[in-house]
Amino acid sequence: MEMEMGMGALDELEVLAMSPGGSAASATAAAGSEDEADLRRGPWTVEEDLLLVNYIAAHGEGRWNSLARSAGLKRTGKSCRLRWLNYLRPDVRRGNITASEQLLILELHSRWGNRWSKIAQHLPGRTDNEIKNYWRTRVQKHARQLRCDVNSRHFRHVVRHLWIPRLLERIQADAAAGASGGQPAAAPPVVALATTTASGGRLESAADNGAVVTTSKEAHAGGCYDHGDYYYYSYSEPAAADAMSPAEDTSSALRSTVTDGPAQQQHHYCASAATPTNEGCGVVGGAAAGATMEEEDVFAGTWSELLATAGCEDDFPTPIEKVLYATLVQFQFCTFA
DNA sequence: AATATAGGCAACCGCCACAGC
DNA sequence: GGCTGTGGCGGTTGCCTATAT
Repeated sequence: MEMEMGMGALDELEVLAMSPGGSAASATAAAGSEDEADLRRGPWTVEEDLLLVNYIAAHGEGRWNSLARSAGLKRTGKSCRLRWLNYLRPDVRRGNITASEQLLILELHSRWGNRWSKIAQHLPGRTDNEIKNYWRTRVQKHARQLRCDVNSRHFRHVVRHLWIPRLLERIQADAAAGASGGQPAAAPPVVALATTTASGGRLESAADNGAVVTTSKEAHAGGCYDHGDYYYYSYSEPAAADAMSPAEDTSSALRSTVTDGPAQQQHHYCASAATPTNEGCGVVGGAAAGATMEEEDVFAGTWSELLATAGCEDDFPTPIEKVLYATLVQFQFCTFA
């Protein structure tokens, strides 16, 4: 809000007056009743924001229709409520969704589905609209890139074995940066992730804001990258310019590799993008584990439940998954009622 | 430099539940 | 019990901007 307020009310009003949306709205409204003709739609102006904020500061919120009239706003009560809740409320957090928040969203969505408002209750300052937009623009984008549904086993597999580990790396990095005098990690609070072999995790693409997908040449080749202490995750993805043929696409396997640093213990999964029903073909924990992904039900329950019950093999849960579980437990402790 | 395309996000819409009359 | 107003929620739309061609 503060930023919006500072960007020049007159300029914005001028822009609005010139905007097609504004003129279209007024033209449309002119055909309706007199009341409807008075109602404004489209983007809010700084003046309107000020009217709403000042009125709520003086009289409180609620009874939105009468509030809109009393405040002198030519808006519906619904519109006022939405503007207040999603934008003007003082405790609304703006800016990028942090890795911690992404992790929490993934977990809570696996638990509750599209219950955005319920999920938002556990992300202080975040609105249901913001979380919904995040899910639709980021999460579903990756699902589309993988050519699968967000609710499919395939995608859940990717989330568990690619996305969540990367988020954990990022959380670690943020925590480390905070501990070393950098900016402290933003709320919600994050447990210090000290017990992991993934210390100093490095992302393959630093510019990739928490995204699962990497499209580097290395990633395109797929497979395992062993760079000392670092973890690398990737899956092969046809670059947009490649214009792969269907035959080539068939060989476009989804791969992820986790290399446990010095121990050189590999957890290598692959799932064919072209065969959605063949959910996994990897070996878990090397030959000794002997448990294939088909045997493991990773597709029911929440992520935390899955990880909590995955400890039947010697190396399950993997160190990084243990950290995930600890993080989720910590989140629940901090933010769950 | 101009145009096309994709992504992000604010806002709107339709539906539902609930309370008060 | 029916009607109306209100609030809440999830889905969708459309605009603006960034990026690609």
